[in-house]
Amino acid sequence: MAPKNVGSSAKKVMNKGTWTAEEDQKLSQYIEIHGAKRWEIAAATAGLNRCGKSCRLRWLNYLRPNIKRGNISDAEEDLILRLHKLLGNRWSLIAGRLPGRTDNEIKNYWNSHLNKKINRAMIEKTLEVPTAAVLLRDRTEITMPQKSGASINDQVGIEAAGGHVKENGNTELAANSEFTELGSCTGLEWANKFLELDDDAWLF
DNA sequence: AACGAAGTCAACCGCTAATTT
DNA sequence: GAAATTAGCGGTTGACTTCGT
Repeated sequence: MAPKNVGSSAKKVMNKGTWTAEEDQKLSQYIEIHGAKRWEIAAATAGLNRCGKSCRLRWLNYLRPNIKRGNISDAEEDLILRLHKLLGNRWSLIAGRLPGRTDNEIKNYWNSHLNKKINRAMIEKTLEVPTAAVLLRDRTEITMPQKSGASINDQVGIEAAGGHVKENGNTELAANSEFTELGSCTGLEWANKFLELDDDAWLF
């Protein structure tokens, strides 16, 4: 679908909506040369009639290298469930532990797949049917939504679990706990260690 | 085949945090 | 230190697709 133009005649009209292949190419070429920064300037210089925010999102979610799309594996799903239990709706932190996955994708996956799964499990529990779904519920209790951007609050849940937020946005599980060594791990390596600890640690 | 409902997901919006001037 | 700018985050929207009748 071609992007639609919006805005008043007095202001510069920006494209909105789905990106075209041509726009993708322009943005990719610009970033290849200048790097992924100064998005407003990038949008203007690359000849994109888009706002900087839109360019940033497009790059992060679709154009940057090593993006995985679709087919979230069982292991990844399990990890998302566990991380969500730990972190709540901290999609970027959760995504940081799933190589190639974006916060937007995980958020969408949660809202469309996992939320439903959990709700079903909750309903089954109220009917007192002891099934695997109930076990799933037990491992993925609903957490309170959290407001974005509150740096102090952001850290509370993590620090309560013995960790702190790193500069790069990843959650490092900290010293004085079983999680010390996990902070330096990435992706499935981290996940595997996390899952090993999970069963007999503090998540239940 | 036609239609509406439900599901999916890309993209936008509003906000705060971080950085720069 | 204050103001302006930029980056990043999570919630929400809306277009499109799939499913059920």
